[in-house]
Amino acid sequence: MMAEIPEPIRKQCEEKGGMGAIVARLPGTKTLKQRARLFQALGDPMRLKILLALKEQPLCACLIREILGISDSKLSYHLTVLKDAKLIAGKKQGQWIIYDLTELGRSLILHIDKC
Amino acid sequence: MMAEIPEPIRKQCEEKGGMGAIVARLPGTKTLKQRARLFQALGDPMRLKILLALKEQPLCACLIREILGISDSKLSYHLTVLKDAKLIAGKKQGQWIIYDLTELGRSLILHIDKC
DNA sequence: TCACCATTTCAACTTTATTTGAAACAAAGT
DNA sequence: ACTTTGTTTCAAATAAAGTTGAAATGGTGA
Repeated sequence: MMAEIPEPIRKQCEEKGGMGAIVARLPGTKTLKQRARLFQALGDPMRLKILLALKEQPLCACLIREILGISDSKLSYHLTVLKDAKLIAGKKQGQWIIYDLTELGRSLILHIDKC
Repeated sequence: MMAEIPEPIRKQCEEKGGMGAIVARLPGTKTLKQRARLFQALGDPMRLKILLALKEQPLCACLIREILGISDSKLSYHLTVLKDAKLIAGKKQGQWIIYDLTELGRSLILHIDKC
């Protein structure tokens, strides 16, 4: 019978304190879920397009809708996802709500352009 | 009757060549979909955990399964998503397939830790 | 008060992603 | 040939995300 795992991997693993130590270094469930949620928010073409448009300048919902060419309710849904992920924030100005990238949103969207 | 969009936004928009110019600067559907798919692949706690584990060292599927405590077929599914997104790659070594981050995977996973 | 405007909410629906367990594969050893 | 081992594939089931159009909200001005 052979060893259950390849020798070089096992060795490298032990140098790092064993598998237990590697597992211990990984973030907990809560952190992982939180980060996954952030990437999930980025994982939609329309939402990326919204973020890229906002990179150019702050925009009211009505203009974003024009740019994307989608329905009000659809836009609202995607804006909510982005708001919940704290990638954008809106503030009321007169009769409109002007959306803009948050710090987080801006720093992520700048990285994206590099890929 | 009032203007359809807020004045300061309209003005800023025109300085950039108008809405048409902003729209023209946005990536096409294909690019957006492609990038969205990448983030979607990152948008799952288990897959993030796999990537973080691989950041420590290359691992065979069996060890990743141990670390995550999930079934073979479930692991295989998530590995496929990550492979398709070109975040990881596996190569056969003896009777095992050893997975490791790709360049893309590594550079993204390093950014993640900064957020 | 009434109508209007920009935006959000809702419930029903469609689509896509994830999970499950069983079966299939391919390589290696007996 | 027969098993075992590590991994993948499949189809069926479940769950989650996204879409739709109609109705609701909340603010503004007539």
